[in-house]
Amino acid sequence: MPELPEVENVRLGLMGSVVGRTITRVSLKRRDIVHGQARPASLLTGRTLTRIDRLGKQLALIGGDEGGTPVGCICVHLGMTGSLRYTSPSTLKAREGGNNPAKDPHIHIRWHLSDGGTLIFRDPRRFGGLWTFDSIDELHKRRWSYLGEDALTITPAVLHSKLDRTRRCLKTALLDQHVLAGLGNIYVDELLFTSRISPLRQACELDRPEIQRLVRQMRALLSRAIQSGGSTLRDYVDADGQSGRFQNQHAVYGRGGQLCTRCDRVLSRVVLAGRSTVYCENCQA
DNA sequence: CCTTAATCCTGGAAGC
DNA sequence: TGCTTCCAGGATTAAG
Repeated sequence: MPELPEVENVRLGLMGSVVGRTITRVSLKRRDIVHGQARPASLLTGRTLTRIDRLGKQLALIGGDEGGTPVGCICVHLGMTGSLRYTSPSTLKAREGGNNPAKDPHIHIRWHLSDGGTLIFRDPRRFGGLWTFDSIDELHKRRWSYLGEDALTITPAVLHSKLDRTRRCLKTALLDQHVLAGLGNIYVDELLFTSRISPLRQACELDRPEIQRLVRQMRALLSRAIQSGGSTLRDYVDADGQSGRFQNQHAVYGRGGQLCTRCDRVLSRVVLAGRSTVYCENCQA
């Protein structure tokens, strides 16, 4: 499930492959994945992709006119199984006649680009979607302003002020994108393990040193995960179709019942906010 | 206002 | 082998 590190890798890939290209034609297969206007122009037909932004787990494809002025914007949320993939003209040509993924029922939209390549949004489980806006300002005003600060750049002071006013347990609060944007089930469990704090702690009772540790570890963890291409559990691939490698470095996620890498005791598994949660009772207090 | 629970959806794994 | 059941989970919405 794409969380911040995976989405950042998709962004980096798109920066190298689709930015600077102009969208010549859009083929929308499933109308209901688009929220807001779904006209060809709203889906950036005729626009040049000038920038790809990210806040938490969400991306923004920003279109510009011939002068480069930003004039349209599509917010993409990958949900659990969504992917954005660029295919080069040479790869498209090589596929001709062979087993073509053009019939893939999970590809919901395909953008045709000026270089002859394509960008597709594929999402089998359809928890993801597209939100169209007239401008990046509109996206910020109507959607991104409701999110907390990005997990890579949030400061201890801001995180403290957010955690301070909720009585929920720490894990549940950290999963809330209104508190901070970018963490999902994998990285919250990994973060709490490296920070040596229990997921069951009440969010508002964390002290200043603990918050500082949390933020320091969060930046380090997310940076390492980005460097490793993110985590692939089943579906995740980046814009070039490559899987991540960080799943091999998970210390707790998906390891309930196995031994703690730090103290060799059995890792506990509980369910919090309906999410499977793995932690070490000995190492995390 | 705060918190929790139900809902959406498909495919892979486990059980019989 | 083939069927059923369960599970994974982010964000939105409704309900408590």
